[in-house]
Amino acid sequence: MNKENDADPTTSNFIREIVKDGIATNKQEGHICTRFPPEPNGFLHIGHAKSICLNFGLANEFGGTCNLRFDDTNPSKEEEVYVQSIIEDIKWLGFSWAGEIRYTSEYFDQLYDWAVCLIKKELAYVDDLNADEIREHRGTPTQSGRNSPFRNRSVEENINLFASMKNGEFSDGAKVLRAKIDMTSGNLNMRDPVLYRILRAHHHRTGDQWCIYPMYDFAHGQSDSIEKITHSICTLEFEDHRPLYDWIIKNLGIYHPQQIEFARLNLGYTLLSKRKLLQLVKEDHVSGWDDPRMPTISGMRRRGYTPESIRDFCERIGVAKANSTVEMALLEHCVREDLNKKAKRVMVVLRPLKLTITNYPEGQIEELTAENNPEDPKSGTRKVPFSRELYIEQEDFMEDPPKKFFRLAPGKEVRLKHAYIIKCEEMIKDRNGNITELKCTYDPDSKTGGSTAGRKIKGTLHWVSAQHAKKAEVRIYNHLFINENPANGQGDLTLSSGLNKESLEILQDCKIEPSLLDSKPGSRFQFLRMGYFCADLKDFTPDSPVFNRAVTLRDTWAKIAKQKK
RNA sequence: UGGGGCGUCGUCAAGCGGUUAAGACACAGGUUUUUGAUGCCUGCAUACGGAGGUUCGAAUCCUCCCGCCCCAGCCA
Repeated sequence: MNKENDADPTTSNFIREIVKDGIATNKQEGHICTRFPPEPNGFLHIGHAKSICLNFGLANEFGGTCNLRFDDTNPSKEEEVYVQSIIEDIKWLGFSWAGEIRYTSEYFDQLYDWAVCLIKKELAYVDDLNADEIREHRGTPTQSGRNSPFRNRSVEENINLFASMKNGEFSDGAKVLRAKIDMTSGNLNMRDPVLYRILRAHHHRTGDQWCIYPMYDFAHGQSDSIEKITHSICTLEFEDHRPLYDWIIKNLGIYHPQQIEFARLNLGYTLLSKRKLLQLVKEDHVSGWDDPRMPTISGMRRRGYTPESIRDFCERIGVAKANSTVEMALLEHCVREDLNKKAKRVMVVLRPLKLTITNYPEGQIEELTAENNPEDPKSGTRKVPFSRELYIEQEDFMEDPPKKFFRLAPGKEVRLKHAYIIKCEEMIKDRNGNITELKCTYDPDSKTGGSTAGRKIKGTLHWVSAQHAKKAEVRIYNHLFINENPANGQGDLTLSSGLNKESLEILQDCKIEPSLLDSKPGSRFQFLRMGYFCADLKDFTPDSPVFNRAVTLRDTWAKIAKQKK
């Protein structure tokens, strides 16, 4: 259709259109207010990031506001630590909310009054049926339900009973408050849904003040209404709840926000369900919610992903109503694209192989100039020590190389990055036939600026001077699950069996440039030719440096080599 | 068999009765390169789940069919 401003990198989505239309028709006096309403029962993951970017992004885009509200109506699952982690993650992603943080629990008094209001309108009643009986009375999708025998209690009796529930006169589960709607509705949510339950659990904010708690359906819409939310954006599974959301708001006669549903994110090779992520943590399949293999915001942060790359990803995946699974490759692309522009290049040998340049003077040390980032001229250069004995990557040498192997092999030449062209003259093996050392010669004129510097050599290797190298631990991360769609396979029982046993490889004897000891935890680098890495936020110290691999570089050679096999 | 949704390239996803059916990722080829990285160039849906219909004209409207997802918590 009409080509929009070419400068606009964002593609249209249906929610943005709804918001635009609303503003164009002055529906909410031109103002937009969204909210991000997590339940504090776990850490945020990349799926939440999609929702965060949507809600905060829309508000920013249209000059509106976005609230942060903790949906804390079920004290049995919620904890303060989760509240803190969620706050940290949203901030880290780069968003800020309007005013104070909201809590649904702050509205408990108002919610109680509204429940009484429904009772007075004969639209709610106290039911003595227990959970099993209520389920039985509910019917099935194809069979309508039956009215509870307690459905026609008087207003006065209901008010008294509800007050008694609140006052702790009944045991947990003994009674509930239900909406009086329609037990024959095709929508199960409209068959007299439970509004309040009795629950004696310590609430992380209200303590033991309450022993009855509102259900999600009796709290969310009103909370939106109180906060004058214009667009209440949630995921598809709440579509069935919208008639109830609207029913409650309408019968209370209060401000009516618009609920809009979109498809939640699915990501290849991982799971995005708080329940299952909690299981991974509890069963020690990972080190915690912030394990770098976890699809959590905190895991990705620790892995070395940037907030910019996550926001970019969320913009690129779009927003729609079709269930879909986004390829991990897209997320990795976003990370690489961002880090390519920002990450300082350094040389680190992950799996060292000793290399001696036999014609290089013993004891001589050169400080070679290395660019910090070819993508960013302003990043400058640094000095890298070069000497007679070096380490190179084991995989950069082959005794019997295949065609098009542009690396080191007997008699072959290669360029050492920022340094000289060398030729492999001899290899030394131990008793078992393992290669332990390479003896090479170098071309003294081939250094940058030298007379033979322009010689075309196919391969360029990274290296570290042996006497200057420091030791580091590097953690190599791979997909947490073997299958691209782990959710496809059954339930909890197979959760652990679907785990990728090679999702973590720890390399203890990596050789790093000395300058890397000054790294700040969380700082990110490109280890030349190896990938993007991040100084671990928890475990990195100058005495025992630890780096995490965020993502590999694209590796055309690995593809070719794989095809040859 | 009830209610609510969804089906456009390998994966996401624009498209809103007239477009050569965007774009991105992935993939393939070429090129630059002291990172087999990056960059740059090229290719990649005669076709929109299927069948009918309306129309001068349909991915867009209508009908029927097929497939997939969600709902029977005193979870959110």
